[in-house]
Amino acid sequence: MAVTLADVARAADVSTSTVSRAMTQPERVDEQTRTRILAEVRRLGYRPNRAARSLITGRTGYLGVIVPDLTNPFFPELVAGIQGRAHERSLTTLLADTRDDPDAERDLLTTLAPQVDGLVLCGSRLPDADLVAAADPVPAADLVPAADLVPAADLVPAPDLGAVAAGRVPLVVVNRTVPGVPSVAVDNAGGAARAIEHLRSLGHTRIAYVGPAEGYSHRQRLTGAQEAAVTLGVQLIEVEGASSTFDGGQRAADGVLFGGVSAVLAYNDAMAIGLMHRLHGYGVRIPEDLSIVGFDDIAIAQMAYPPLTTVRFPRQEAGQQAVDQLLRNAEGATLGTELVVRRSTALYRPEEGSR
Amino acid sequence: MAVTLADVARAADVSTSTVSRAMTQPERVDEQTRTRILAEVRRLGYRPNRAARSLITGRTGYLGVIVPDLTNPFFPELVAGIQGRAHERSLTTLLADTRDDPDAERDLLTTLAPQVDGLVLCGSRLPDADLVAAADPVPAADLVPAADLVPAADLVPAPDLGAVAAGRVPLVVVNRTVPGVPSVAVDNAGGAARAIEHLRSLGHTRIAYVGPAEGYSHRQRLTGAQEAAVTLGVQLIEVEGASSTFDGGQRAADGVLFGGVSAVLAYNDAMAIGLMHRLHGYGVRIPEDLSIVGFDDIAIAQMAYPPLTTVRFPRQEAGQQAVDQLLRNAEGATLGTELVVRRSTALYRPEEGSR
DNA sequence: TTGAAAGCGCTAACAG
DNA sequence: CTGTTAGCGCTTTCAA
Repeated sequence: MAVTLADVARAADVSTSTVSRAMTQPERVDEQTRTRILAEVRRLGYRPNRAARSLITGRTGYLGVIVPDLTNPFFPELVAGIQGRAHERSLTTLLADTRDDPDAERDLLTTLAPQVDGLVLCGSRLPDADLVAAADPVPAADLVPAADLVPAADLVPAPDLGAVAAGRVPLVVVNRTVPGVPSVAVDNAGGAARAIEHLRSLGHTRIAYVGPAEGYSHRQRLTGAQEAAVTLGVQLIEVEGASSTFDGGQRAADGVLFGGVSAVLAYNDAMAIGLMHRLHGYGVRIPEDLSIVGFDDIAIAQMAYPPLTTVRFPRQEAGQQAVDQLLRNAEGATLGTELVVRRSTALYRPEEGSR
Repeated sequence: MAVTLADVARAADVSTSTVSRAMTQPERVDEQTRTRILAEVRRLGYRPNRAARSLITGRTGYLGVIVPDLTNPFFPELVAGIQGRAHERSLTTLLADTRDDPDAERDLLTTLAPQVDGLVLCGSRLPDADLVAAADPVPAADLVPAADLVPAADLVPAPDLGAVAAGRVPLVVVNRTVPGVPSVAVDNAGGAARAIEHLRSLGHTRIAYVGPAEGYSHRQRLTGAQEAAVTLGVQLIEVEGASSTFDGGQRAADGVLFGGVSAVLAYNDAMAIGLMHRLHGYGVRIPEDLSIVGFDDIAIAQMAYPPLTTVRFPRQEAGQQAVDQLLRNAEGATLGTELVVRRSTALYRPEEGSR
């Protein structure tokens, strides 16, 4: 069997309570005693039993993360940000994938909630009401300071993410706003606006926005693009591509050509690349004949041919923010986006107007 | 507080043991009693407390998964396979990312081991000895049958993955062979051989293999390519690209051109695409001037321009196999690979020999 | 500053 | 088939 508190207590010739205190509240134990205990802990290779600890503290040390589809390259980087920060805070991440199924998401939400101290929801497909119902409305509590005295992460108790009402859990949603639920917001509208401005600067005055039929960030990006278009005197043509994927982008190609535009802003990089792909097949040269801008800056963007100009979505930072918010370490500021110019947009062409 | 076993027992007017049995060993409870109990379970929304259950059974219901880098598109699909199967088996997956750091991997191995019932190691960077030391050498136990009687996954206890000696855990490694440790093998050599055969069929007789400096599957793929080359009378030129990434592939471009070959087999798709990218820049036309074959068939392969011919690595299946093996549901067969022909290889050209 | 005792929620003998 | 009893390993009063 594994080494238990009792084993350490026996070896250090103290009671189990003292060992327990030495681990979790070092300042409440005489320094000499503590040193002796920690020496034994190390010698015996003692690791606290999480289950036993949870049973009594009510905390698990786990942070749940729910994503719609891990194979969508947008999410792994977000997860990396979450995982990194969680690890720093002695939390172990529990990752679940809903396969884009809202029912599965609802299921996971209720399954995971009791097993974790906090939950990060990425790209949730659930209606606001479900999220509000799941979120703990009474978050509180301080962050437990990183205990430098004890080496292994597991020896440190997990930070207190707040009291949890039955079936509810501290929750944070990423890239979405739900009244009453903490969230990490990202400036989608601003990013889209900057993309339109960029295209306008290059001389484009008739631009297509290729997006999916619906979706939270789609609406934000579209709105941002529309407002910029109005301000700059650009004609914005909406083209719908069914799904926000490579495939969806491919299917939008005909609509784009029909629209008679000289440039395109796509809802995301996947659509942009699908579009480029199909247009290649049509003999359209990019960026000579048509400029394309994507959104997100997933890894593929720079590997595309030609490399894709895009708006960087700060995924890693968003993940970190999410954890910080759960730990009440950060206010819910809006993260900025940034235009990354690559070769999929043409050089400056003086007012040629629409074609 | 949450609903406990005692609450259900009180409501159904039975003892807690009976409720416990109704959940975990339905056949040992009178059908009427059981029905009544399950009705109360549902009515009250009872969910077993995992920590309490773990404490006594010694099982956690968690399956650990360790990957080197989740942002590498190779892994998410593998994880999806694992997660899917694990979920079917009432196991919750605990995913950890080592960031390609062997020390972090060793750390995670020891941190995770006591919290999980089994561990899947993907693309491990650790020496055999570490893996053997961590693996439980005395695996056993039957699979708990999927209990159809109880709806929610969490109500079913996790399957027994075998007795665990101190600090050891049932372990399976994916795409690697370690003596004494269960593993999921994939036919890397065969895939590489088939790629060479394909290129030979198209008329290529001088072919480059572009790989990283080292690595388990690299060696297997290289060996497979070499053997096929000898058999078919093909000259195989090895070109080293430093790392097995897009970048590594780019850096190998000069070497490939210098080698005077008419075709290339890359260690993986990322390198293949990096190589294509750089060659595009050099004005080399693909596949007219040079045919390229990748390996793995990550999603980007078909989005590349031109779409990349590649060898499909059955990631999803490998993930499922891994879980099946942990559950002693499957023998360690070798999974096959498969050539996927796309436009990055040229049409048949009669023996033009090397250039 | 330390120890004794209680108990978190559950399962597993063991009787009945 | 069901209830009683004990205790998993830990933290936390409460006293000393």
